[in-house]
Amino acid sequence: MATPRTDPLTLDVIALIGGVVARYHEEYDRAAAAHALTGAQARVLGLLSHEPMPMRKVARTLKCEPSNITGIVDRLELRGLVERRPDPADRRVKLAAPTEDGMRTARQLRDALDFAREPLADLSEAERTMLRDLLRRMLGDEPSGAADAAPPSPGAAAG
Amino acid sequence: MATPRTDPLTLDVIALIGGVVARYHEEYDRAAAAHALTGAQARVLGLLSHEPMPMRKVARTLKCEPSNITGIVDRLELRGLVERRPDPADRRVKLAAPTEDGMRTARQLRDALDFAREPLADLSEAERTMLRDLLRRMLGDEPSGAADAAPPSPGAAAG
DNA sequence: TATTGTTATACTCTATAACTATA
DNA sequence: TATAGTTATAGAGTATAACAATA
Repeated sequence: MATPRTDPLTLDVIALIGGVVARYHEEYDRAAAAHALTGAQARVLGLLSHEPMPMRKVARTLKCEPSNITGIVDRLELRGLVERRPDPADRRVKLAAPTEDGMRTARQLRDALDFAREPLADLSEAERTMLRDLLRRMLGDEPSGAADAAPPSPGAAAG
Repeated sequence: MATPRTDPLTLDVIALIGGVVARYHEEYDRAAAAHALTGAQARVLGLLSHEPMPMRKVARTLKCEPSNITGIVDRLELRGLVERRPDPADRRVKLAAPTEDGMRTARQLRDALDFAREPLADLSEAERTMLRDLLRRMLGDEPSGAADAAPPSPGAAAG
């Protein structure tokens, strides 16, 4: 909390992580823009491409209010990338699912999105293993699967 | 470009980097919200706390249109965190500079912001050095200083 | 003529609150 | 009564285009 005086090495690493975050967003936004999608839209589409899910769950996963998802899915639906299906088990629920076109777009997004692939190619397998283990420890051994949920919502904290 | 089939280890690392990006934003937004600032406002304030600069340069650094900066600085100015000063050398230019209160806030933000400090504390010095060097190579030995510029603008790519 | 900052406009994202249809 | 999704509303960020002041 109070800044216990951090050593230069740690500050270096922190600055580098800032660089990684910046690079991640550049690539992500570039990929989304190439399909005329906003970041939020690309995020939702990518999430649904793994597995169709109720609107509510999309909101929970992306850590935003359910009302936002309505609009984002509306726009994706207008583009023909996503559709709303009834849930046979609960008539209140609408399952958001990518169309074929949406799946194709999601795949292209994902390909363009693993921005780290090329830089990582410069590292040996031993180095990549080290990097993986160090990152794991840094994140506290969180379970994987954060790949899509990654770029959360910055524009938040309004009002 | 075309997805040359990436090995599982690299995919692991990519997923972990996604986790890092997510964590970075969580911390950043939490810190900003604690001061009732949006991400964009915190970003501009942090940038100016290093060095006052023309509105134009803020936009260039944050990679957004100059017209956006007008509004963000407006809101920061209303809060008394930033002020606009004339540039003696060029009367067209307005230098955005943090007030004392703004500097104090920026400092608190920065302290709360190096989110990686605590997780990194679990790593030995040798491990931190390795991590630093690996990240440097990943980023292509970019110059440092990306700490503040880091979380760029996701909400972009609109209209 | 070019540049700086601003204004006007329109779109997206965000949260909050109220509404509906189900459960 | 509680839950899922929607609608309405308002604030913030973003880009584009046009403008005044200055270079």
